[in-house]
Amino acid sequence: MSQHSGSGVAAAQERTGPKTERGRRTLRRLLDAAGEEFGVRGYHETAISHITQRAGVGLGTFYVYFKSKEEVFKALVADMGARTRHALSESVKDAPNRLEAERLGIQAYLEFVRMHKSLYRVVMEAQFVAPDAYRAYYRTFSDAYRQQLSQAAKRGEISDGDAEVRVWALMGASTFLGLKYGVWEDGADVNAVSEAAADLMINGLAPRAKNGDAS
Amino acid sequence: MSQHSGSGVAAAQERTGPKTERGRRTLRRLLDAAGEEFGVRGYHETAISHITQRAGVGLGTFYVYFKSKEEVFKALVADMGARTRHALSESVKDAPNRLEAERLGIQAYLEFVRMHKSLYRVVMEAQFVAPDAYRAYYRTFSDAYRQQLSQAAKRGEISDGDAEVRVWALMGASTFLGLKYGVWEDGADVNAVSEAAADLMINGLAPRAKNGDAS
DNA sequence: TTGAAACATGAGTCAACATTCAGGTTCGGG
DNA sequence: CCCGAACCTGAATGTTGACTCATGTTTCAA
Repeated sequence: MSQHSGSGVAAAQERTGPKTERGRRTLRRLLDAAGEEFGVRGYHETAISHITQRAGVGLGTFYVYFKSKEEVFKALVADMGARTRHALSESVKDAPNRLEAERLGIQAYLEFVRMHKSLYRVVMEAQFVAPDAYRAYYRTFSDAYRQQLSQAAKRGEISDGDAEVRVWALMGASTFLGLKYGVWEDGADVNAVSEAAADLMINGLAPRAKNGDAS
Repeated sequence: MSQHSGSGVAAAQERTGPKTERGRRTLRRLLDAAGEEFGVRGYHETAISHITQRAGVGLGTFYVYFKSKEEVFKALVADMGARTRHALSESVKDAPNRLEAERLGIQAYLEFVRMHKSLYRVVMEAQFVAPDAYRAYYRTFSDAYRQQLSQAAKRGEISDGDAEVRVWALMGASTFLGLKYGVWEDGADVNAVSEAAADLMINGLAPRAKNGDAS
């Protein structure tokens, strides 16, 4: 893969990134500004001039760093993907088993979304603005996830089942919960939501075997 | 709800729909053409002239039936919502219990998506083009769904749990599966996918109790 | 100190629509 | 046959905004 200077963003400029410190600072400002603007106004409502104004640079400067409007957008999607994967693998890294990992993962995901609302929107809009970037985002994600599930099944930590289908169902569930409770209702109790969600993912809807048992 | 003439689409024209047969035919042509165009090129890439050309009418005619580009789009989203709800309630109407209803529902949903790829895309893009219509779509949907789950829980057909969270998780799962296997991989075996998905939703990831278990 | 590479700038170009409008055409009841 | 309502039309208007470019300014190594 490409080197990711600073925070993992692939720069533009044909081949090489900025050479000087000033250049790197300007690139970062543009990227941050673009993320903000795209995040709140959406791709089509965002003008390059909005981005450069927010970044505090001249309009022409944008094209010193990016070939086109679409290019920044793609860079942002890729960046978000890397960050999300990083946050999740961190949160899950010392889970004792897969079921616990699921529980931790969904919770970390909701928190992450809430902390990055605008970039989250960018990813979702990519489906229409940059379909390739969107599919790449989920492909990368699902490849790793599927791997995890398959191995867990082999270890007997989860039941057998089509890992691919499960991965997409689980990603979909998380995505919608992120939208509803992370973006739309950002006052909701993330803990309670992720508990309920994890319970569904782990135990399903089926009634528990009746027993005198309980916690 | 509002009267839905013909196929459930809310017409434009300030207050009343077309008065003559010719008018109704033209409206329907425009609606169909718009659905097609928006579905394959997306909202922003679709020009009104594309729609009118596909419909075989003059450019100005569009504005006889719709106040704006956004208005057709919203009409389409609403129409798709009504159709989806109808298809699902049909498919589920004589399920013996909720778990079976879930199984049938997910399958019917995948089939429906595959039969209406373009309108499906319209709904998803509504998130950015007409957020209100999008939220309305899912609110209507989730209200009914939540109701179903709550009652089923009361009847003991499913376990207890936060119905709202479950509904959003389940809608998310279905949506993503629809995207992956209904739109992207339209050659996939819908039956196998929906079986695997239903199994996950019903039984979760947890390993099944060993046979001859205690209970 | 100096020259050239790197970086910055914003007025101007240009194509792409959404929407309007003034003037037809068709239809149906009287 | 006649008239008004309903319907149809596409050229013209006006706006918007991505992208270019000719001309600076800054940086830094030699």
